[in-house]
Amino acid sequence: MEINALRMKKKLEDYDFSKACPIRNVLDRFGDKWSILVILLLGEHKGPMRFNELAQTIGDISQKMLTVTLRTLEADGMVHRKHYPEIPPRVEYELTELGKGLLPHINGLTQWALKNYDAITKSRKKFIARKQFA
Amino acid sequence: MEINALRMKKKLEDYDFSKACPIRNVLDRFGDKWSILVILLLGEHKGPMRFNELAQTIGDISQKMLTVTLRTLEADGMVHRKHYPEIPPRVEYELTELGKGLLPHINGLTQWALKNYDAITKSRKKFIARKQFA
DNA sequence: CCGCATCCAAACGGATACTG
DNA sequence: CAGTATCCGTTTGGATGCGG
Repeated sequence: MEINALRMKKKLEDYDFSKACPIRNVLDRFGDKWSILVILLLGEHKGPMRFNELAQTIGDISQKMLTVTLRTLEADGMVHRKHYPEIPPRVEYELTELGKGLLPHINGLTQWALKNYDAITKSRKKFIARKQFA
Repeated sequence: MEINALRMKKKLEDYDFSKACPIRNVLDRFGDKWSILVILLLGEHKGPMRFNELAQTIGDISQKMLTVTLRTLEADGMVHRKHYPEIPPRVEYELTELGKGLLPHINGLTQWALKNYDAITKSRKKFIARKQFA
């Protein structure tokens, strides 16, 4: 476990922050399965949310992936993590100003997604149908 | 190869179009490494672009991934593929109306990414620095 | 309650060779 | 030129068990 922590650390240190193009570098963060959804939920919710509250709202996310996602968002400065050293422990998450600034853009995307969902679904089905002949 | 085609076909047919939430279903498409970039390039470019034109503009995409990305975007109805059966062959791609509608939202995201790139980079470095003590 | 460590399967994506 | 087929390493993410 000591070894693994060191490996993780090394991996982060090796990361070349200067090399990648800014757009790709930032947008790649939304490539993962959950980041956008978490930001969206934290954005809708009044006040901070607890770990399990997030987990239950999302429903089908594993504990591991929620932890990973929140850590990454925290590292990027999008989410603030407040840890209360009580027993049992309590941890609350909320968007930072940076995170809130992203919200309208994500909402724009999701609105578009909702509006065009049918068109996309139909297009996918048609595409498959055409492939049946090939 | 016959087998592989059948497997591919089966995979698509098995896909449950009704189950997933519309937002997740659509946004998952942007999870891959290249889709957003391709849409962005097709959006900026005047008129259609050829396969190799796209490949060279992106630079570090493999032939395989460009093909896969374009096929997926075509299936979703975001990109139109025009094939000229000449020798040598020529294939042109351009955004459909659906794809064009997405453009402003993606641009919003990338503008935000550019504007906040420094802040995010700094946050990441700070986060790593804090972890050194742990 | 929250989260880390480990193991493992599946998906992603690159390199290469081949085709019309 | 614009692909397709195949092999293979890397990454992702789920399941489980443990720990403060």
